[in-house]
Amino acid sequence: VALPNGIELSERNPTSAIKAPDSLCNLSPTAQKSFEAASRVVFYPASAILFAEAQPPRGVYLLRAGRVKLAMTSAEGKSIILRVAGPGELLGLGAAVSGKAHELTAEALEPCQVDFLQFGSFRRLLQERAEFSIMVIEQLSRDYSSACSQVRTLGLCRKASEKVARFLLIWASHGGTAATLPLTHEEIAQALGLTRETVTRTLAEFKHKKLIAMVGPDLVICNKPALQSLIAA
Amino acid sequence: VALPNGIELSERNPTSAIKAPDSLCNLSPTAQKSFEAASRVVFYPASAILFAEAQPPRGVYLLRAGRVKLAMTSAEGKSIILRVAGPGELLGLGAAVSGKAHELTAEALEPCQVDFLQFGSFRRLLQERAEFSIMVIEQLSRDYSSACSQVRTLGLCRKASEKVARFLLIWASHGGTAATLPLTHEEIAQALGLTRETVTRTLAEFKHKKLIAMVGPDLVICNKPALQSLIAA
DNA sequence: CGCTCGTTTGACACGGATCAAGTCATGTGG
DNA sequence: CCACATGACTTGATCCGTGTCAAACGAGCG
Repeated sequence: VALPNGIELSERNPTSAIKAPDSLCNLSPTAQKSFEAASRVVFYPASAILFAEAQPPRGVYLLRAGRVKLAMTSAEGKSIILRVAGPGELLGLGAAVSGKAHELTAEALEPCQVDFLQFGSFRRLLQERAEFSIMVIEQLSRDYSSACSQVRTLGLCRKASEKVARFLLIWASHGGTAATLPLTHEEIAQALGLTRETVTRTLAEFKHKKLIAMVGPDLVICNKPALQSLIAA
Repeated sequence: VALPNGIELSERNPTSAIKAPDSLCNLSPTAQKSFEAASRVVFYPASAILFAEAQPPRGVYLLRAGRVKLAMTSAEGKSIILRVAGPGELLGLGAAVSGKAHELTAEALEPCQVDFLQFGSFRRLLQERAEFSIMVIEQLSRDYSSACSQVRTLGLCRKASEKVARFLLIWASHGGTAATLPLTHEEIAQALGLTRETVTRTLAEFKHKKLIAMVGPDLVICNKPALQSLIAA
């Protein structure tokens, strides 16, 4: 198993519990081939660091299985989560394109399978295969879009209830009205620029108002219109 | 003069007070040619809207002269400034790539000269000229980077003084230690998610502590290390 | 001159951060 | 099997920072 990062890394059987790669990069078969020829398969255990803030770029990471948390940390140790990436996403593009240090840290939330593409190979693919650069453009566009969404949450939602409501609605839009939250209150707080206690309090308030409910480990949205009206205020 | 937007638009002599285009897009001469062949020159007066939030994309805008404010607005009318773009930048990429509505509004801060490239021509150039897609990738990367910077300011700087200090340092890094602020307190407040009054108070506090000073219309940074230490806290 | 716009300053209330307990579930070692 | 540790969640009390409202100042300009 390759070690692009020097981080702890479990040798792991590809036939393990990790679900099959989604093969999301919609490239032509020939382009897929040249990508796979240039990349290496890497496995990361949960909470491993794919790349870290302020680190120079080593390459890009095509996530095949597992979910990865993208966050940035301040000097005082406080951190803010930008988003969590899923299978099919290309990670570390910003640094690989600009050549500057990573602006954020990528941490595996679960065991992950990754196709790692070294910096040099990345630049070469970018030059040679126009198809590949289109794929990069689309991923960068998604990254930019989600960063804008974060700015909107952080800058435009003044009260904590607005932020939490917006977070729930965005999360639900990815997976129906009910979604099992794989994030702790602590992590939600980090995504919203709040404290753990405030998240707990706000969720309790929503439960009391029958806007949401807990069904076992899952959180279900009972009154989506009411949540939406909270954001508009 | 073309009207890509239906917005008010002053007929204006190219030899007017607008300074010459920086011609920043570092493309090969042949690629420049094909870009210019496909685009149209447009002039916007100050405070004109190039494109607006929630509008479907009409194309992309290569800024040749002038500065443009990129902001998003909430339902209650509050708005937050993402950044202000200068000559050489390609605007409206996010929407043009994804095909979805614009996530932000672009407003001319000064009279602007723009090369407007229609949506169809943009997609065609993207397919045909690999060089052009590299240019798009680099611009998207810059956009993403500045959005990340905003997230850091909004999410990681808790106190108003940290946000203002960070804003001043970022602004200064673009243009030396002294910079004539072309933004009102109101606009700074919008960029930082604060109120106009808080910005005034914080700047007054900085002046009192001799961290900054006003020299005519310009703001100069007297004690950069002290400002930096404010951010780390 | 009187208008407008940006800035400045003060008083006050409110929201969320912070600190501090205490609950509940899970897991670990004796 | 029980005692204990751990991690996430819950809840309450208090405090500080900003938002909000209000009033006034200064500069530019018709």
